[in-house]
Amino acid sequence: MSDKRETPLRSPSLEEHHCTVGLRLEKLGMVPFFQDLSEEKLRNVNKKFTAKHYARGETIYRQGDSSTILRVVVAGNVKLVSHTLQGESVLLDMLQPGDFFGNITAGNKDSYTETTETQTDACILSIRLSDFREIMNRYSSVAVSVLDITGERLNESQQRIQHLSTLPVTKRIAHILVTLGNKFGEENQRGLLIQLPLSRKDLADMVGTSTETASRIMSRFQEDNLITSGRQWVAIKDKPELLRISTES
Amino acid sequence: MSDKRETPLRSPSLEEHHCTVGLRLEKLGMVPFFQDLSEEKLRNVNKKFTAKHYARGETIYRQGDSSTILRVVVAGNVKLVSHTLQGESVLLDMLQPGDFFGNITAGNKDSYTETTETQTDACILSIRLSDFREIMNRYSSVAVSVLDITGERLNESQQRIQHLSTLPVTKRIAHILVTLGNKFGEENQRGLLIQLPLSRKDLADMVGTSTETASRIMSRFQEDNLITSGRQWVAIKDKPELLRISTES
DNA sequence: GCACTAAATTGATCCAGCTCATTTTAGTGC
DNA sequence: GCACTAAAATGAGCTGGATCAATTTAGTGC
Repeated sequence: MSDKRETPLRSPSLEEHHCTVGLRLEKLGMVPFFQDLSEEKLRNVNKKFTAKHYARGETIYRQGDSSTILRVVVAGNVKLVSHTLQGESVLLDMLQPGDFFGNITAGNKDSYTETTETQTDACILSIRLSDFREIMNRYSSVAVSVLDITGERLNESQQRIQHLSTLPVTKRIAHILVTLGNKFGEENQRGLLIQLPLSRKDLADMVGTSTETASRIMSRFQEDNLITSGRQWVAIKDKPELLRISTES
Repeated sequence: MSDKRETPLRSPSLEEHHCTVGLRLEKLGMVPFFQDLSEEKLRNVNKKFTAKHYARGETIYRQGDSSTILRVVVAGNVKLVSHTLQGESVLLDMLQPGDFFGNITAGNKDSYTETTETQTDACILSIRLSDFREIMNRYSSVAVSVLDITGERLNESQQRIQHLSTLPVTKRIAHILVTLGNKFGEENQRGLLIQLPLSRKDLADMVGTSTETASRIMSRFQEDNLITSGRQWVAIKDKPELLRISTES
């Protein structure tokens, strides 16, 4: 198994047997909304979860499926995509270990509003939504934490609405690159490498443009020495300048 | 005080002295997240709130102001607007009695991300954010309710992102009209009247287009007998058709 | 009923970004 | 090193909607 890989991205492979109970308790403690629970309570909560391994590119659930399960990423990356009737796709979010997804909201909505797909091999924990809601009702610290995360996501969404409504594509792309750099970036000889398979199409679906336009803009950024990139990977060479571009008037 | 008003909208005027403690307890019970509290607990919670009357068009707080207060609409309508550096505005939400606004999220963000302005005369309750968070920590039912509302808002935002990314302006406007009709509509001889001062600019800021384009599209809808409208008001005459327009492929 | 004003409408022009079509290239497996 | 493939880049033409400018009108106060 000599490594002839050219991508600067870390191998996405993850041994299936590593996605297991042992890992679970440890990781659950890391999940922000369980941080305030005692060891004992945590062990109790842990019993409700099951772990499952997914290969890269697998679909975890589809838009419209009945939403009775809440999930947490333990390892790998997951992307949330919403599909329109016309077959276009909008990339809603890109998740990291520690992030939850599914529908926390009980009530009316009983089906998922997005499709989720693994972007790398991944290990995912599942819990029945009803069980999770019971936990939130029992431990208000959990409910408040989940609320804080949800509120944060709402703020991000609103910022994105603002960008879609008012900024030209170049600035939107510059901005998303900076954001991804902050969230997934790893310093490296090539610059700040975004540790995540990231195609031009992904980028386009994140900022609401066409693949071609995203590609043209990325070419320009490359010419201007702001980034380096290859197939499905991007490294940022000049974050301050990208930030400036995204915010200049 | 003979009524020479021509608008079909109900008078927005609200007597200042009606915005008071008496009203408060009654209304607080109506706020969804306090519904599960007992009469006694509710009375306790009520003490933390203060009421204030605002005239139409007043600014309650501005984007950037320190966000230590959480507010609830008791009467009237409030709009949340986010302003860009270039002076464009994005209308994030239009609130009704029972809706809360401000930052529930504690943590990092300590300033408001939007400006809020009354769209009619309004009566607003305020509570210190720290007090409210204490309530959520004490009563998990409150935290869970607030979470459900926030999750619902997140879903709406994501749908809006999808629309901005994939739909042409005509469909976006048709959709927002239906949504506003459902939320603020009142059946009436003119059709389903949206009970809310609503200008072409408001509409444009909601769907991310220019006032002129919004006006042109509204003219077309009027020609096609889908709506009737005047200054700052809109009545829907054919909701099914608007819905069809917004979803057709 | 009349005058006033901000909202709404309408026209004309222009361009950012989309679409469609083709070529090039990075990365992998052999 | 070579062949293969899906991703990326690039070109050309077109259009939805923005912008700028001017006119009309709904609603109010008197």
